[in-house]
Amino acid sequence: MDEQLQIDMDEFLPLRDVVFNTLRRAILTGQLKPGERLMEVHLANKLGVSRTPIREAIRKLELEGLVIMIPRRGAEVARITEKSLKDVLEVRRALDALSVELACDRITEEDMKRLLQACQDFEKAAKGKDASVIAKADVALHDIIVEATGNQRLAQLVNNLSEQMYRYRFVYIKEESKHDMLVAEHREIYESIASRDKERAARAAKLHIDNQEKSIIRQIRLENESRLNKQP
Amino acid sequence: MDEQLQIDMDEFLPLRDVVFNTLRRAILTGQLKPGERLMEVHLANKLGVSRTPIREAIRKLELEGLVIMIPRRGAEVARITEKSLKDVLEVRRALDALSVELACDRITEEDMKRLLQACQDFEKAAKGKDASVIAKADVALHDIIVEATGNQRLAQLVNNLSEQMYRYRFVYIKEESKHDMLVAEHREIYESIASRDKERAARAAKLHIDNQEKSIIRQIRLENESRLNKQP
DNA sequence: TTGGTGTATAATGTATACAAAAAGCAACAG
DNA sequence: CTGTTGCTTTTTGTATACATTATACACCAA
Repeated sequence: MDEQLQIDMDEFLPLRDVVFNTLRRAILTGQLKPGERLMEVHLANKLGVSRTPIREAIRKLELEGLVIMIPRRGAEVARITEKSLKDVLEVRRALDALSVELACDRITEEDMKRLLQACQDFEKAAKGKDASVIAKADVALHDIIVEATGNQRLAQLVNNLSEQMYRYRFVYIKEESKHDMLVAEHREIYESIASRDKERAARAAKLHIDNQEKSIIRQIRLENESRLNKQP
Repeated sequence: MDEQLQIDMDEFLPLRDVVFNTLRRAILTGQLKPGERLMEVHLANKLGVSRTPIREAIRKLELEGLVIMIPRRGAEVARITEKSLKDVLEVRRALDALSVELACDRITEEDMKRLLQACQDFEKAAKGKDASVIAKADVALHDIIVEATGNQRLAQLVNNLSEQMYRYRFVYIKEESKHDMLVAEHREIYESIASRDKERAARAAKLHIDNQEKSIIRQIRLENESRLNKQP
């Protein structure tokens, strides 16, 4: 944890929630690395609060699976294995398919227009080089779809699962050779929702995940290899 | 909260986890009713611990969606609406289908035997009248399937979603006229996994959920009506 | 009677104090 | 030189104290 954890005082929330969001973002962006210990007094000093809000935030991170508790030793950032990521993606594949299927049934004309706009925004972003702009456009597009399902629980779960892979988002976004493919995949999803073709939409959503999975798994293997080479 | 919350000291866990399990069970069994406030000092006295473990347990229940937090007012047991239950079931439908599909691919011969046994146990239980025995047999059967997927994340999510409906489990189990149908549905699921027929298994799992949904929604409407009649 | 205001009370939000256990380290014995 | 024992330090687990805010109830005025 070299960089400073910066607390976001903008929001007017109980400290535990501020701490929760802060730690969560730090973990998801890789600022707090897998295996790193979360020591309460240390974090408390760093964030300028007492141990109580820190502990309550850790309890929530624990249930989310972002940290694991070792009894009488404290919390550490959950290690991501290839298996755990495959598990997450397997579930996401099903839920993303469900999302587009439901969207076919329930999306409003208004949201359909927003989806088209988001698609075009993504194409524009993909032509540029700024990965974070592309990532934002990607999130915006997918958000419209899950919200169009009208199922809040589904939206919450999909968002949560997506965030588990936040650290690897840039992996497939940075492969510029794949940009055309991403654009095409999004367009296919849009087209199939527009034509209310559930089966085609589900196929497209699954393919989209499968391709991301390939990029991410490749990246993880690379990281593991270099890690193994460093400490044999 | 008329009955006594009884703490389970069997397990050797941090108090927060003991409290978490205790409160969780109380909510899921309906001992703590929707809308009921969870007051920290009260619970602390009741369970003979301080407020700290109570608060940490509530943070986890909050993330699970079993309680909702009202700022500066505290926690209350989440109210279940027809919409929220439909949302949960919609997701479960997809995840249960995924579970049986994965089970088709991955279940071992050993687990297949256990599944057959669980099926037979359920049939035996269904002949009796003890709802809690039937419920246990039902859970055991489904547990074997989700564990056979080898996907821990999926297992965790399915369990969590199932528990959201724990309070209504007895609704469809108590309808004795439906017992034969439940047995037949389980058998169909077993058969399709045995023949590794993913499509058929998915259909069977979805039908199983759909039928439960009907019973539960009917029950909720009944409860709502009687509630509305009482306080007009 | 009704509406509003003020105070008292009770609950949460946060901080801190204390206890117990684990980890690291040093010293000593073999 | 190595292994073990015991002490010290650090960290978690739990309890409690203090601050702040919301709620309820009573009282007063219109």
